[in-house]
Amino acid sequence: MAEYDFKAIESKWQKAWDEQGLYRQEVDRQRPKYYALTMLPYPSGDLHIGHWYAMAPSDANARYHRMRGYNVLFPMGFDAFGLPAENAAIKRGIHPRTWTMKNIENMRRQLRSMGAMFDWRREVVTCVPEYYKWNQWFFLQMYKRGLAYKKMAPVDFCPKCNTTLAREQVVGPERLCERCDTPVVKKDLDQWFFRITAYADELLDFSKIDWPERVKTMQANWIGRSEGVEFDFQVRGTEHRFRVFTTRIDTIYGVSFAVLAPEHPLVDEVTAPENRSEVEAYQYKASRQSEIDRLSTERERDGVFTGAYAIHPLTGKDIPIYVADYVLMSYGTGAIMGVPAHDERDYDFARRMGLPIPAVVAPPDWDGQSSFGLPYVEPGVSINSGEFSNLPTEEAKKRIGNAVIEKANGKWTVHYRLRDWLISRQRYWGTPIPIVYCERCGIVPVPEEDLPVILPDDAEFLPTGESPLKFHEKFLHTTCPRCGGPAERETDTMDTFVDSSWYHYRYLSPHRDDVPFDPEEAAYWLPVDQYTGGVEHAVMHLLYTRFFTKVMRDLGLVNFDEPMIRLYNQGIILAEDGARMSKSRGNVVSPDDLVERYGADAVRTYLMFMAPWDQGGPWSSRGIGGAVRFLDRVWRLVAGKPEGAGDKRSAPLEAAGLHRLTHRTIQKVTEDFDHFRFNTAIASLMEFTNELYRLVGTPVYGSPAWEEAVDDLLLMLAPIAPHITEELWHQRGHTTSIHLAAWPVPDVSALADDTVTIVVQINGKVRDRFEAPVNVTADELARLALALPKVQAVLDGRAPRKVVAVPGHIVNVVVG
RNA sequence: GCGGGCGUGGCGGAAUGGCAGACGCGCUGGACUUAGGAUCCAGUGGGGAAACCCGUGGGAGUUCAAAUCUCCCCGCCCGCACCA
Repeated sequence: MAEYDFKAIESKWQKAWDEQGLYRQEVDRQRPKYYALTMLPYPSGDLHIGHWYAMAPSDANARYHRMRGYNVLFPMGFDAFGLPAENAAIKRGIHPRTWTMKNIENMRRQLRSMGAMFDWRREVVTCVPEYYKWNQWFFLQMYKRGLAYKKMAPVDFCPKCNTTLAREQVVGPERLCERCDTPVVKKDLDQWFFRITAYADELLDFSKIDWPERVKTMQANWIGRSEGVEFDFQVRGTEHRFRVFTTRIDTIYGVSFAVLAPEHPLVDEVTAPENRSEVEAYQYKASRQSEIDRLSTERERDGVFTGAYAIHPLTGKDIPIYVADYVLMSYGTGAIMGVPAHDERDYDFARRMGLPIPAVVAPPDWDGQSSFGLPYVEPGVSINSGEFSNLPTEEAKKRIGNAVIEKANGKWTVHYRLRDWLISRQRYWGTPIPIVYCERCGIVPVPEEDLPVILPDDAEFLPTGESPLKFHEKFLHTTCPRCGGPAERETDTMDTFVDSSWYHYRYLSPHRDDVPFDPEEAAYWLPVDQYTGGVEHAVMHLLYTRFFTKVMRDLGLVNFDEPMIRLYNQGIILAEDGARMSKSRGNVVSPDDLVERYGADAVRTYLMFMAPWDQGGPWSSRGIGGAVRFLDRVWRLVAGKPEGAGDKRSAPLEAAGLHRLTHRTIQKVTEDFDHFRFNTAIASLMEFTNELYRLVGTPVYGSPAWEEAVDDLLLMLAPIAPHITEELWHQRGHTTSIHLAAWPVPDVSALADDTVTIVVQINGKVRDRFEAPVNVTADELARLALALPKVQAVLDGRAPRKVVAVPGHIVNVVVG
């Protein structure tokens, strides 16, 4: 018997599969389709073990579905635009294209070494004109429909990346850049946006997708829908009004102050002369605040009085107007009504400023006299609210809301935290935004027939913090497509999240230059059945791609609402020391080395065995030895005659017993594959292998039951370890690929044994067990259990207080 | 603070309310070997000579029976964080 030479086997079969075109994926209307998609990598240069953890189990799932009779599409590509390439260019003088393409070449090689069933003919590289042309085309379609627009706005800017960012790309209360962790700053800039807010309500509807609760919750929180009332406050003694938004209009009788955000335009207008210097000092302090680190979460809620008063719309009372930075100009109307008794923040502020705190909502079971804790923010019953007193909160909202609407120019409105998607990037290595600025015609979109607007190669990369396109005369200066006069091109490029919002459509026909994707292919393959990837994309990529699909639907390109039906988030592989892997820590595990040392099949097997897929965990350089040994045992079991093997503690199985075990294993492994429980699937296959070892040298060895068992073992292992199983499959005389074979189906009639072990408990503790025929009734089981010597000894002549018998499982005798 | 997840041997992890610790790593002893970081056999939660007792973060509860269900507490991880 030859040794298990994984190197020879893996390279042999990778080459053979390639030559046979085994993984070519074509439309076949005779078979049901299954579009399996895993997030495409950024070509950083090296495939990380984390990429393997994302892709190898995805590949096993794709292979499993293929064996189950589905026509599977499982493509791969590269998310190739982005900053690292440009930074490499600035630092080392390599052109971003050269750097990126070289990295892609290396990563393609690394990906091939995994032995995945990617159809490389469908590969997508997002930085080539044949791809980004369609980014530009989508931009133009959106522009036509008012979904892409330009506006001057205070936007987030990362000083290290030298570019603006979308709101989603600013992380945490510290407001750090998602890429580089640098604190972002606000800048007023004229920028391009996609009107994702137009789809806010639809994006909140998750009824058509089977996604993890966590992701849906994160998206829902991000969208942040809240319903309430907007109305005007009149400023006493002036014509000025300011508008506020509240979700608790039922508490309006509890207003004891109003607050304007420091940036609110009315602050200057209403501030009394004697308060001016204090207010301006506060505004200055607040404007610095965003630049100073805002680390202290428990900041005091402070503010200053403007000297002006608003008129309460229902009571007509004077309401002092304050300026305070806990009110944000960027949310709602930038002004609020202060109800300290029923809002935590207003409460803190009122306490600090010495303002009254009148209660206008009481707990539902309030007795009318005793005090209750303030602030009271739960629903309850309105009190001290004039004609609206004694109403439950919901009812009070409706009645008071309508009254305010009438008296104070109000309306019911919905506010969202979701902002429009800022797509302008002041960087070179991205898709040029297809817009020109004409002196006469203003903003003019590039005509579709002129696409793509090519990103020029001969740009100069200088660490100036400005886009090289700004200084590229030939790119910059152009003629207006409308009037033919002199014009300048837009020099901003698109956010790379635009690329990844629709790449899974481009896989269908990556080289078509007349349409973004082939409608015939689309009709068959779409939508994606199973998407897998990291949860870090929950509110960026995964929100953007849903938005894109809804736009594409409205453009008539597709006839469904959601891009991916099911989503699964794999866990994260940590370094051996339990920390995150990073080059600086020097704890990175290199898949190339592992493949060299143990083979791709062993790496795949171990990654799927080490933990539940959604959990991840620390890599173990020892643990992989277990996977290596397992494959080696399978090899010796099938390829040769293993000697003297097997646990001798009990009698080995008869043929019928082996047949039963085979089919029980098939049933268990099939169930596990259906739920991505690769770790327990592999454990079952290990147990099965161990049992087969025990049968070596017995009459069952070589019998039909044995041959069936070995074939089924290989079939079930094939999606996990595709090379070794293919080799052994052929050694066993099969002439076609194991990956074209059908997944074994459990023979239900073979699953049941004649007898079953019944556990006997006394007072809930296991004391004995016995074999009983499977169909014995509960009464009979109880009788059999009571007759056992151990049970008799404990009972010692007494009658049991109770006997619980569960057929097929257990008998519990309760005594004493 | 709010929302979600998780706490099981020395380690990774298994367990439709029904035998806790499957499977693997590691470890101990043995066989075979010139050799073993190969392979095979036996053992391996803790205590105890044994019968048996104790054990799934801690405490209470429901149940004939709880890692699993309920409540309270502790710890860790992730997300959001002045969103009116």
